[in-house]
Amino acid sequence: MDSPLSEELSSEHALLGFLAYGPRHGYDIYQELSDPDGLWMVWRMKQSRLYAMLARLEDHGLLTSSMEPQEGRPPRKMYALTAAGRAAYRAWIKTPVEHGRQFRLCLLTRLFFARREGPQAVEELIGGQRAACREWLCDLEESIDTAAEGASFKRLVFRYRSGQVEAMLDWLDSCEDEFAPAEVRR
Amino acid sequence: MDSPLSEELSSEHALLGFLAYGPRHGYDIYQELSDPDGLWMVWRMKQSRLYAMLARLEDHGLLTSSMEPQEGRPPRKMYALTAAGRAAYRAWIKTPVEHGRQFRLCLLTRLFFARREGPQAVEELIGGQRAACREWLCDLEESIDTAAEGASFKRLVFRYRSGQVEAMLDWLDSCEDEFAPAEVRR
DNA sequence: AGAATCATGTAAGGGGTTACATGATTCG
DNA sequence: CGAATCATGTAACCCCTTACATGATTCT
Repeated sequence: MDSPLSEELSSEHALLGFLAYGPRHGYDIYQELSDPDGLWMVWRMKQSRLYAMLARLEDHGLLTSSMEPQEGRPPRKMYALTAAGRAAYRAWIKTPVEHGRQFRLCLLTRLFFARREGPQAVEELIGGQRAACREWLCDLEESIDTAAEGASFKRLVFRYRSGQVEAMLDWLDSCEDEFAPAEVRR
Repeated sequence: MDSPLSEELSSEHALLGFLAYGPRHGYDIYQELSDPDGLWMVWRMKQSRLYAMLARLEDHGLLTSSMEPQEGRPPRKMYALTAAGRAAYRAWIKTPVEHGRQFRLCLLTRLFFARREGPQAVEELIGGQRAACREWLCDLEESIDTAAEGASFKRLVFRYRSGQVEAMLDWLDSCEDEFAPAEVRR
């Protein structure tokens, strides 16, 4: 009941995005989730896992559920965002990820939903993330400079990371261009 | 007893590298592992986890152990590679990782130990990994081309991945240069 | 008639993290 | 005298994966 939602990945919060435009039931969400051109590209799970996550989100007060009986079909458990759930979603969608290793899963998921919220949400997310990435890059370059001569493995690792972060920044730029192609930028 | 070692990460195999030059005990290995300029850069764990992994490797027949009593100190449990362990290590150190997400942890760990084995091992590892990365990149570029016009999220994801893989390739090149600076390359 | 779809889950188990246990010795 | 070092683990817990359970309906 009181187990905290994972701060690190906050992958649960992504599910809130599926409920942002109205109540849905688990099976329905799973249909959309498993679209091979959609979120499935970066986030795969079993159906049972989805049901477990929804139950967990309800435990944490971010969702409410109600059973909706049907004729000749199993009843549907409809989930809807609570006020807390909506607030959590809005905070989640604009928060940049804190570590490079979260980028692939977390940031791409955020972007998936931000695109639905409109260009402004995308802009905000990408802008925030770019700032975070620039900071990582500065820290990394400083680390490379201050690393002892002897610590060659350390330098190797830092160079690897900074290369990855640079690629992230390039990608963020290209994403933004795709969303605001008319506007002339910097 | 018969739980398989994780094929995916094979992080256990990395521990074999610590035993490649003679028997060691867990505490001793942990000292080296927790050097902040060494493997600790990419692979952190609690001491208890290390002991558990060593025990697992022994269960799988890759290590043998013997107790070595000391005066005034707790006895040491010395681990040594078995023939199977040595073979597994030799295979592990030259095998490229299969997915980009394994690169950060698995490949950097392999490189850490390959450097100790000498320039030839490094060359072999990097060469193999570069071939794998090039293949990923080809597949990704083909995926981008064949993706439907409408699947813009899909394209976004593929472009992200190809950017990351390109950065990996650049990094592999720079690593190789560092190891064979004299030789003129292609 | 058999397979797929609709719609929910439970149960078992693996792997990892965190916290705790032990108990002597040496260092400050 | 208290803290850190030496040297090993065990126990509890959490998250995730995999497999299985159910049972009507519609499609082939």
